[in-house]
Amino acid sequence: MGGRGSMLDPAYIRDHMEEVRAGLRNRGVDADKALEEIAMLETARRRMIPELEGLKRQQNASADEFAKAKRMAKDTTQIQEANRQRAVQIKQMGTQLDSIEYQRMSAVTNLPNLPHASVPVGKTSADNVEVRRHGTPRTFDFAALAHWDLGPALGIIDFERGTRLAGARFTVLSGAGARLSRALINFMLDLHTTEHGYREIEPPFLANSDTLKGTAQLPKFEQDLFKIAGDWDLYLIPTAEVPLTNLHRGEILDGRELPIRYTAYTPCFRSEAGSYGQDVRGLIRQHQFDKVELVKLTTPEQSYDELESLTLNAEEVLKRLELPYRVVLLCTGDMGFASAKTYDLEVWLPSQNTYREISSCSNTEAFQARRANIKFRPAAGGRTEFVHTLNGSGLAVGRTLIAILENFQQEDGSVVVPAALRPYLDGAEKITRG
RNA sequence: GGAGAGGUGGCCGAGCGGUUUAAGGCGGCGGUCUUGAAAACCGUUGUACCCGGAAGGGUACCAGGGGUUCGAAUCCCUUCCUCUCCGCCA
Repeated sequence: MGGRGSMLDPAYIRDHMEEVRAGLRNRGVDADKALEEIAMLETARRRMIPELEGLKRQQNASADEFAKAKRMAKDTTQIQEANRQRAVQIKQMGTQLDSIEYQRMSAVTNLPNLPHASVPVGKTSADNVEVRRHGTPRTFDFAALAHWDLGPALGIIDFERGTRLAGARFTVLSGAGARLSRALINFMLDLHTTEHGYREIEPPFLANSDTLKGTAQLPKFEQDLFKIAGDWDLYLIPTAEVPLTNLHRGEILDGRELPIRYTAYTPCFRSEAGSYGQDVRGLIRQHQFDKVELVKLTTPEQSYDELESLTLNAEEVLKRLELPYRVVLLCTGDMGFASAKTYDLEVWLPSQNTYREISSCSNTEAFQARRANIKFRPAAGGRTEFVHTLNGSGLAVGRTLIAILENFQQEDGSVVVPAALRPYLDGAEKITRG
């Protein structure tokens, strides 16, 4: 399992029923019924297609005959009547086939990706596996503040006015807070574009439903998105992964161009439906947040190497900002819908005395590529194949900002700026109230 | 928002009811010629699905969807997109 690249292809499901069933069970999905239905529909489809195409073939031949007969001024009423009847039959059978195709596709669309063989089997985040740590959490010889106290005290985070403007889970950054956020965005983009080989993109911050389907936010997770009101087929993007991965939707890429690496800064918008009561304080969970995203399109052969390097690219941001973090390999039960394998980066937050997610790096293999129809022509020649798509945060800007505030706070309430960031802040070494 | 013109293969561009299996050109690939290259000439050229061990065969695709017809790239309806002019606008 995993790595074979043809996951959740209906034909693959039919031919590898047990493997697919086991993979989904490991994810905590009981898909027995759905898989049987898919296999049945697949069989019905293959029975019907040759029959329908045979009729179409006859119809085409008959139309030629009609033209010839007409030219020779022969009687055509017989041909005409036969064709008329066949046309009705073709139409009926076509409608039937369309319905089967539709059922088959929607059944497949509702199944999550299969986990890669290297993913630990488990149910919750408790079953995730720590892969490595970097840096040592600092010990404070004073009472360290949480960012939701520190930020307002410095006058750089304003929760009340954010609520006034837009409601709960919206926040205003002000003065050095806004500047710090912008500095982080520039720092991250510069690192990824100049040292890691990513091409910078500025995409639309709204996306249509085809785009959201391409990366599998739709049709299953519409409740997580903000939809534009009125007669618009548009949603606010929940992550730049959506536009970046869909840049090549419907294309056949030249295998020699792979891997393609994109990075983008965008705001991200999430309704956070169903998360009430979680992280209600502070900047951790917002309806709008900034993120620098990394996306790669690769061949199936190289995608797992590229996942490792993408994860390292994201880690490099934390290293340079001198923030302690760890890398966690998510278990089967904790992974996102589209992912075959995910590493989370978790940064140390003193206020919570724990590591908190700041990046999530995933290989979706061909799962999104199949939906978005992104293929490539192998450099060695041969048939086109689906690319593998990868994405990761590099990093979530708001969470990085609060990690800096909390980890670099001083007893007098000021915050030391990590050296790597100072060039982006006119050399400032400290953030103080003012 | 008002008025008009368009969307054809990787690109340009013909075709406006039936020998069009979508002309022709460019590009790409292969070959001839050449010391090598260019030019010239010849050949070739997409995607998906179905049948088949293969060779090969079939069906669909001229922006998307629907309709008229024995037969649609071509006619009709509709949606989307692009362009031009006017209005508005960062």
